[in-house]
Amino acid sequence: MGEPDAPGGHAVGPVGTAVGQAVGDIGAYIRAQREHARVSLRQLARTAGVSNPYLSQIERGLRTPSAEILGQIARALRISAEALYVRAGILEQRPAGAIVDAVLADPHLTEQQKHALLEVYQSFRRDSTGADHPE
Amino acid sequence: MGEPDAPGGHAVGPVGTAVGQAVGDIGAYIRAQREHARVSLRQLARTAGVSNPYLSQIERGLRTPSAEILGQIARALRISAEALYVRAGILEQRPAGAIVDAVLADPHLTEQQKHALLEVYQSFRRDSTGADHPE
DNA sequence: CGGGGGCGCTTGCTCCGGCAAGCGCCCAGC
DNA sequence: GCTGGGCGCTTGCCGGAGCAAGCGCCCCCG
Repeated sequence: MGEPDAPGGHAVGPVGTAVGQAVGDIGAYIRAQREHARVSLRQLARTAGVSNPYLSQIERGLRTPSAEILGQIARALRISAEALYVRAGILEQRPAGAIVDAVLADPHLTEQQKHALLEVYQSFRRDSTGADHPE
Repeated sequence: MGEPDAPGGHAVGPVGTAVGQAVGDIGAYIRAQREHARVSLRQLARTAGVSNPYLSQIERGLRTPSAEILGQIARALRISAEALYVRAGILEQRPAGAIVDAVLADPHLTEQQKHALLEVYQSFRRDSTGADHPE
């Protein structure tokens, strides 16, 4: 796999000891979250529905878990799957927009409709810069 | 691991029998998007960086592509990766009012702008048949 | 007419994600 | 002491994701 863009790279996690942003660190990040939650490896493996040796290998960076596994781990850890996906490099980090996020992820809209909606939204934001900040 | 149906809980799908053949569904969706973009299978495979036989199998539901492959396909099709992930069941569908909530909560928009945005959104949803794509 | 280049699909292979079994370690209770 | 049950880790295997090679088809151009 190549370079994950590693955009800007703010510290996404609530855990202060969060390490760098390399993909291999997804394991370290998971381990940090697990320890922060005071849960044993076997216990997390059980609630996440993965085998304990596999989770061990994931945490030490010996295996690259699939998105499905990441989702199960995220749920067991009570953290958002998006956060893990971003760390795994399969989702771009977009700090800018709750609205943008929601629109893009909505399966009810066609791609053209999404773009149209965001176009309108952006134009609103563009000329209403003083809306909340009176000069 | 069974149903990606998970924590959202409800049967969210606008697509008839939503749960179940997530694989075939996403394949059909990709093929629909590709044909809508008037691109040949080999051509999309080339720009997406996957082999053409593999893309063929994905579209016919014979293979389950990884998130990384899905991301490459999304990029090549110029659609959002989130949409594909949601369809693939690795990202949860947002609750129905996610867009509405996000718009209403945005401090950068005036009330009129919010109303206008939601108007457009509702009109899109009104006549959209979901993933349909005439033409 | 031949042949070169597009299309989509089938086949067979490699490689690795993911698991079951089992290791050594430590601590509580009989 | 020894057993039972927790911990994290190593090993060996299996299924499937993903690709290279090659098939038959159609169209275009010399």
